[in-house]
Amino acid sequence: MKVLNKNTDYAVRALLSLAGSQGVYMSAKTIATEQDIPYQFLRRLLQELIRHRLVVSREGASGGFMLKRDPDGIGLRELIEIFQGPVQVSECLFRKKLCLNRARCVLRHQILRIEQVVRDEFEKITIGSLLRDLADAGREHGTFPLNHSAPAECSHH
Amino acid sequence: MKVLNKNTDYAVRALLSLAGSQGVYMSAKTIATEQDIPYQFLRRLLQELIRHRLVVSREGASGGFMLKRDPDGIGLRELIEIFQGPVQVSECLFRKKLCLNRARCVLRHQILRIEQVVRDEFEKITIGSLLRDLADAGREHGTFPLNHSAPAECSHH
DNA sequence: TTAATTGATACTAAATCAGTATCAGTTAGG
DNA sequence: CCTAACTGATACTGATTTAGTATCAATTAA
Ligand code: FES
Ligand code: FES
Repeated sequence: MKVLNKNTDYAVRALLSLAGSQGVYMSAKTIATEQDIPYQFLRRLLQELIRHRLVVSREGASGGFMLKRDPDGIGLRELIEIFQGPVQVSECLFRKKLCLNRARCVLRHQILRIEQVVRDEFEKITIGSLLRDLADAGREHGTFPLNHSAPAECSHH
Repeated sequence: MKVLNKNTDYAVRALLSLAGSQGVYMSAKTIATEQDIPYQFLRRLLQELIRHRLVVSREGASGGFMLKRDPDGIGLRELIEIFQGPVQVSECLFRKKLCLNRARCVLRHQILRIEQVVRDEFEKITIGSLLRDLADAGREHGTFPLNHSAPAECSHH
């Protein structure tokens, strides 16, 4: 069960780049290089973020993208909902044969409760909090946050 | 973001049928009819459940399947892990360019923490608890649990 | 004028999901 | 001992989703 797909994954990283250099327009190319995201893929994501008013853009030469909202107000939940649809445990676990009354269904209540817990947890992780964590980690290691020459690849979990 | 796929969905319902008639062997055909699950699909799921020692089977005429473990010990988490792989938020949200030190990675800690919360929540929902909920709902409405002639379809969320 | 950039789509390959089909082996019951 | 009702195992199919690519038009700074 993988929770985050590439869309959300890349969107988070792109937003971290944008949040890391607020006030200036950053081109898709720069972000793609910085975060190692496929360029055309990223461009589609950025359009989606514009549609949802998280970022603004400027066209033409030396144009680019800029974060519009407060990084602390952008939670992982919102991003998941934009790129993967609403957090939903199951369409309906117990249809016809089992479910006796939708309105009073105990099972449905359990499912809805767990959906709420999951949503709340994702809500807590914001672009702002991630950025601060990165900065802390960077200070600890004597490097700048979003440093381009970072050590060894991480492949794990 | 849909959390449960058809495998898990059907497996839960099949296990509810088995838990509802413990001590006797129940054929795949009976379960399929009772829970409205595609027959051949269900047979594959049951084989998987046997491999994981949740149920046992008897071959031949009047053979079938029987629950082997305590329904209260079978959590949604275990079923998700059997049919959808380990609960995992993201392969790795912040590779090379961003992640400075895997072992001390703050971001990784956040991700691991949320994974734990999700796992715990699913752990709490067991076949036993669901069965009791169904029984309660049934009593409230004056029908038996797992009653075959249940009212209207439920399609929602 | 032109090179760099965004806006908007259309396209593709691979993986996953949901479901079907087939055949061999086992067993209860007549 | 036959046979119908089962499980065991596996191969196949079509639809959808995922991840990534390609293209072309419009905009703008230099
Ligand atoms: S599970 Fe959907 S109404 Fe009961
Ligand atoms: S996110 Fe994987 S090591 Fe930092």
